[in-house]
Amino acid sequence: MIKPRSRRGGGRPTIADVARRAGVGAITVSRALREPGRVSEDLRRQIQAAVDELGYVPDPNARALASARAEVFGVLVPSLTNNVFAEVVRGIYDSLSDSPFRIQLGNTHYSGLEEERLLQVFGPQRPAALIVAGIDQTPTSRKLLETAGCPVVQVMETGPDPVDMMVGFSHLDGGRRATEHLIEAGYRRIGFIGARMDPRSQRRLAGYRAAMEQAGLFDPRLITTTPVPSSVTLGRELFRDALAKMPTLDGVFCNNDDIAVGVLFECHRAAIAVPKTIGIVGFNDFDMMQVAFPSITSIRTYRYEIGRRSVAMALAAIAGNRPQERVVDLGFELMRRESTAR
Amino acid sequence: MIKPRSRRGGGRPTIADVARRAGVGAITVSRALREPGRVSEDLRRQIQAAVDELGYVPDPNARALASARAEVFGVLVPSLTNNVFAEVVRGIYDSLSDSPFRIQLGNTHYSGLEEERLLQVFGPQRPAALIVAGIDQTPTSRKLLETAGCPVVQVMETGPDPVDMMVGFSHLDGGRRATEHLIEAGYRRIGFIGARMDPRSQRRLAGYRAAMEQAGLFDPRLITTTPVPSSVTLGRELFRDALAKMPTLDGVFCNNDDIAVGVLFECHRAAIAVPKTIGIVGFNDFDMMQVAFPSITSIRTYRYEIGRRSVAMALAAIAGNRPQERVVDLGFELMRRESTAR
DNA sequence: CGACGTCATGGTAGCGCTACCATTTTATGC
DNA sequence: GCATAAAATGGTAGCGCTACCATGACGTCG
Repeated sequence: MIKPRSRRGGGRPTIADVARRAGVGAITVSRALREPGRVSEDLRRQIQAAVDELGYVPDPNARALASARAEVFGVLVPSLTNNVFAEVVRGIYDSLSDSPFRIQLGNTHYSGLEEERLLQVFGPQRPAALIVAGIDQTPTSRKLLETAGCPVVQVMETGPDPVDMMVGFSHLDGGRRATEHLIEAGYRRIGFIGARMDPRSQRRLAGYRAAMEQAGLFDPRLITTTPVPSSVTLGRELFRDALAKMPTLDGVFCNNDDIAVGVLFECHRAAIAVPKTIGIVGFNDFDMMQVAFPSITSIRTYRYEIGRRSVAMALAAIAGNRPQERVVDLGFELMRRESTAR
Repeated sequence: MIKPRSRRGGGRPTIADVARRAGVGAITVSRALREPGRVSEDLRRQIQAAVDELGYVPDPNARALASARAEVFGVLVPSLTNNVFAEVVRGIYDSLSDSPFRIQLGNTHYSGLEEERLLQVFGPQRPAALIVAGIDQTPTSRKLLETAGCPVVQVMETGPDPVDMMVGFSHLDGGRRATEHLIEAGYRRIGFIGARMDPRSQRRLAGYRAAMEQAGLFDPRLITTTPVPSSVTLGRELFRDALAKMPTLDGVFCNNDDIAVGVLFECHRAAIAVPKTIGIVGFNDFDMMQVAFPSITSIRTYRYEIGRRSVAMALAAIAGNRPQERVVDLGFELMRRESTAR
C-alpha cells in the first residue's frame, strides 16, 4: 500500500500541480519557464495562468539538484564593512537583481585559509560563477577555482595570470601616481602611512617606493605601517608616530581615505597647515574627500563599476561568449584638491 | 538495460561512495555527520576516515531538498554600503561562520516592494531563519514572514508587535536624548538635518520634535530634510540650506554621522566656531567622531551586537528554546564630545 | 507520395540526500 | 534466564525538478 508522504513541503504548489492544472506534462511546464521559445504560444499562456493562479515558485534546491547547477554567484570579499568592498558588492547585487541568480557572499577576513575554507563550502553548491577579491590566492584556493567548473572573476586588481577573468586596476600605478603628484607639487619628505597591509596595500607602497626612488627621495624611515585594521583613529595615531620619527615630514601618501581623514584631523588639532606645511593624498576618493576642509586629493577608483563589470563578464561567459579581453583594467584617476595645492 | 547516467556531478564523491568505502549504509553516514551521538564510536571513526580520504562534502542542495529545510539564513537589509547595516551584517556573518549555516543576503534598497519580492524569492528556499531590518514591513511582507515557517528576527528597532523576535533600540528615544543634550548644553535654536528619511529617521525626528516641544523650542522651520540618500556632501548642502533659512541656528542634531561630518567641515570652511557658535550632534557614533576636530558628540548604537544577538536568538529558536524575551532592546549611549561642550 | 528531417510534447529515470519505518543487536529488569 | 525496552543500523521511497530519449504531428523535397 502506497501512502503518499504527508507533504513535507508544507503545501507549496509543485511543478506537478501546475502541470495538472494546465493540462500538460511537468516537463513542458519546466520548459515554458526556462526556455519559453521552445513551447508553443498557446501552452505557454495556459501554463502562465496556472502558475499565477497557484502562486507557483520553482524550488531552487530541487532545480540545483536536478540540473547539477545552482543559480548562485559565489562572492568572496575580505571585509564587509570596508567601504571599498561594500561598493563592489553593491555593484554585483545591482547587476544581478533582475536575473534569476542569487548571491552567496563570503567574508574571508583577509585570510587565505578562510578563503580556502569558503571555496570548499561553495564548491558543492555548484555555483554558476565565482567572484573573488584579489589575485593572491593560495595554491590550494587557485586549484579550487580552476576546478570549480564555472566562470571565475578576480576583482579589484589586475595581474598577469588570471585564473579565468579579471577586473580591476593597478594598485602599484595608483600608488606611484599619488606619490608623483606630491613630488610634482613640490613636497620632498613624503611619508607613506598604511594600515592592514594586505597585498593591494603592499603594491601601493611599492608604487610609492618606485616614485620616491626615481626622484632620489626615498628613505625607509618615511614609511609607517601596521598590520592593524585601518580606521580614522589609526590614521591619526600613525601620523603622530610618523611625525615623531621624522619631524621634517612635509607630505603623506595615505594608503586609504580613512587614514587620510585621520591625518587631516590631527593636522587641525596640532595646528599644522594643510597644504602649506603638509600635503595629503588619500586613496579611493570617498565622497567625503571633496567635502573635507581642506578638500583632500585622492586617487579615485571605480569600485561599483568593478562589481558591475565582473558580473557582466561572468554572465557573458555563462551565456557561452567569454569576452576576448580576459583582463579588464578600469584604471583610476588622480583627483587634485586643496590638500596638495601648494 | 540500465545505464547509469554519466555522472552529472562531475565526479564529486557522494554519500553512497563514502558508505561503500566505510562498509556501512548510506543512512548511517548521513547520521554520523548530522547526529554523531546516534552512531557508535567505531563506525563514526570509520566513516570519518572515509570522508577524509574521499574529500566528501555533502551537497547542500540535495540536503535541502530531502529535508525540506535549507541551512541558510535569509538576511534582508536596505543598503549594503551604509556602514550601519554593513556592521549588522558583519555581526551576523561572524556569528554564523562556525555554524553550518550559509547566508543569503538581500538588498531591499529601502523599498517595501523590493522587500516583498525578495521574501518571495527566499521563501521557496525554506531558510532556517530570516533576519530583516526594520519593523515597518508591508502587510504582504508581514504575511510572508509569518507564514515562512522559520524563526524571524526583526533588527535595528524595537516595537510593540514583533512578527516573532526583535533586537534593536528605540530611535525615538535616541533622537530625543540627542536633542535634550543640546538643550541642556544651552543651545536653543536647534535644527534637525536628515537625508533619506526612512522610518528610523522619521522616528529620530519624532524624538527631536518631542524634546523641542517639551522645552517650548519647537519651530518647524528648524527642520531640514530630503529623501535623497545620505552622504557627507549632502550634510554640507543641507546645513547651508538650514542656515540660509534660519540664520540664528545655534545647534544641529544630525540624523546620522555622515551628515554631522559634512556639517563640521562646512563650519570649518565658513569659519563658524564649533561648539561656540554651533553645537553638533551625530547619530551612530562611527569611529571618526572621536577623531574629528573638534570631536563630535554622537549617539552610540550597537550595530555589530545587534547582528550577533539576532543570530543567537534565531539559533536558540531553531534549537527549540525560543528566548522568553522576544523583544531585546540593546539601547544606545550618548557620547559627549567637544562639538557640544559649550 | 513516401522518406526524412524538424518541431512540440511527454514519459522515465534519476540528481544526492534524508524521513520513515523495519530490523537487528544490545542492555535492562525481575 | 527470558521478556521487554532501548539503541544501533539499514532499506525503501521519495523531496521537486530536469536530462535524456521517445513519440507523434507536421512540413519539405526529390
